[in-house]
Amino acid sequence: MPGLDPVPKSTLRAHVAERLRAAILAGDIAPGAPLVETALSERFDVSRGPLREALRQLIEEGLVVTVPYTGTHVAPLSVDDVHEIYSLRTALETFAFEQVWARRDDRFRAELNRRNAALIATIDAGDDRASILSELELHGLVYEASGHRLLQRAWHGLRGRLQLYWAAHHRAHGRRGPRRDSHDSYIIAALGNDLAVLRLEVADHMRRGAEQTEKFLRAMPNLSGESKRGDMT
Amino acid sequence: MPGLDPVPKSTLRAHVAERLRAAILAGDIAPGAPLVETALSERFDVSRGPLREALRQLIEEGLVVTVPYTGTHVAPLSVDDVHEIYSLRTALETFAFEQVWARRDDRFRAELNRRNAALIATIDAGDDRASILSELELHGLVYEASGHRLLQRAWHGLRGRLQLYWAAHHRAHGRRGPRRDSHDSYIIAALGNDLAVLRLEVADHMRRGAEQTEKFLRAMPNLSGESKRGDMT
DNA sequence: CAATCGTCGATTGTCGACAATCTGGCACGC
DNA sequence: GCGTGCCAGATTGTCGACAATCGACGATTG
Repeated sequence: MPGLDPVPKSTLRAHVAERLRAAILAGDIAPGAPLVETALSERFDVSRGPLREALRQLIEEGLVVTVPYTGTHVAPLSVDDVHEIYSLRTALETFAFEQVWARRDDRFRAELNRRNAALIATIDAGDDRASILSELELHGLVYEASGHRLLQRAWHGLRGRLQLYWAAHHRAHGRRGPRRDSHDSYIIAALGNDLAVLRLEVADHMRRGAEQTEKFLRAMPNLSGESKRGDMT
Repeated sequence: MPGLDPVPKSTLRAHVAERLRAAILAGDIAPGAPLVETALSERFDVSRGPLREALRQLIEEGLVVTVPYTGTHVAPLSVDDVHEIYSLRTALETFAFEQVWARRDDRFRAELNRRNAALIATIDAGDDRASILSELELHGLVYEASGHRLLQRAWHGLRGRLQLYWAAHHRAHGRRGPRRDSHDSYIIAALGNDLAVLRLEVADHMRRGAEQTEKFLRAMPNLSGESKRGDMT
């Protein structure tokens, strides 16, 4: 009997964290908006105990910020963050590709093509929301295939923030624009044999992504949604 | 007026997390040992609420593992982990050096020399415990000087595990061995102007560190095995 | 004697109430 | 008018008690 984790063990903390994260990433709660524990506990019909633990988890994921005895807010958007996200992601994803390379796992290529096809399908269908998830799954595969657990942890630490910005971009501008070509070349490089070329492809892919997101962010009126009071960084 | 964090705001959760982390890293609680909430809450004289939140934080830091309704333990040691830690650290620290390079912050070099001197002093003095902290501070400076907050977060996610293994090594073998030379060359490369050389230096430094730690780990009788009593009374 | 099932202790999960702290506004004195 | 101190509301921090779940031990039965 091969090792399997069949049981969907359930804790309120996990459920609340999941739903709250989904709400934030979907934009139902805007970046910078306050998160009041009592209100949330009533909204989710749980006590503040599990709710607070769920908040702690989202804090560690970088989706929520808090100040002791003062308040908790959804993480605000910032132009500097975008640059940091994409630059660090370049380093991580390049490293991930190198790891995959070293393992020479062929199942990786088939699954990569599968997810890339799924991504292109959602893009062609104009389903921007789904294409965001598809793109995250496509890139996530590289980290999964690396077999590097700590690397995957680091990626998870970035993914939330990245999704936060993509979602905001989606809400502000609708479609994020045509990205078929960039992904096609990405795949070609991954399937090729030249690691140096792949490195350049990754860097170029990230550079364009960062430029696009930064441009959109700068065009936004009030970035971090600081309506009333000074910042909380 | 430069930004400063004046008030050392105190919460029980923060205190407990700090002390518990220190206890784990110092080896007062062995890797794999159980962490019972009721016992810890009595030990620290706090209720289980703040204690649980502190545990959540240590879980996110990778120092503690837990399974719902069953139990919580100090993270066990594993040979695979060492390889992952050092390989990911190579990627992160190389990236950090490149960031520092791009900023051309000269204060960095002075402080780098200062901390390197401090490290060598502790090594020469034979104070192994202090040299571990000194080495972490030396490498930590690279991340600080990068001015890259997300990179620092990623580093913090690695640092705990790394310190855990170094501390175990220290307890098992006493001195970790002479490392003056490696750090001298590290500094020389950092102060030089050839980034390519620096990259190789970083990779070499990490390779040797990983080899040393892995060797020591393999020599250990029972890696993550539970010592009979995770005694903490 | 082996396998199965129920029970029990241990541990974590959850809850509601109370205390500590911060923010903002207002009255007061200069 | 301006600064100061204080008060009230809101929000988070903390606590103790109760419920849910798990793992192991032992009784039971074939």
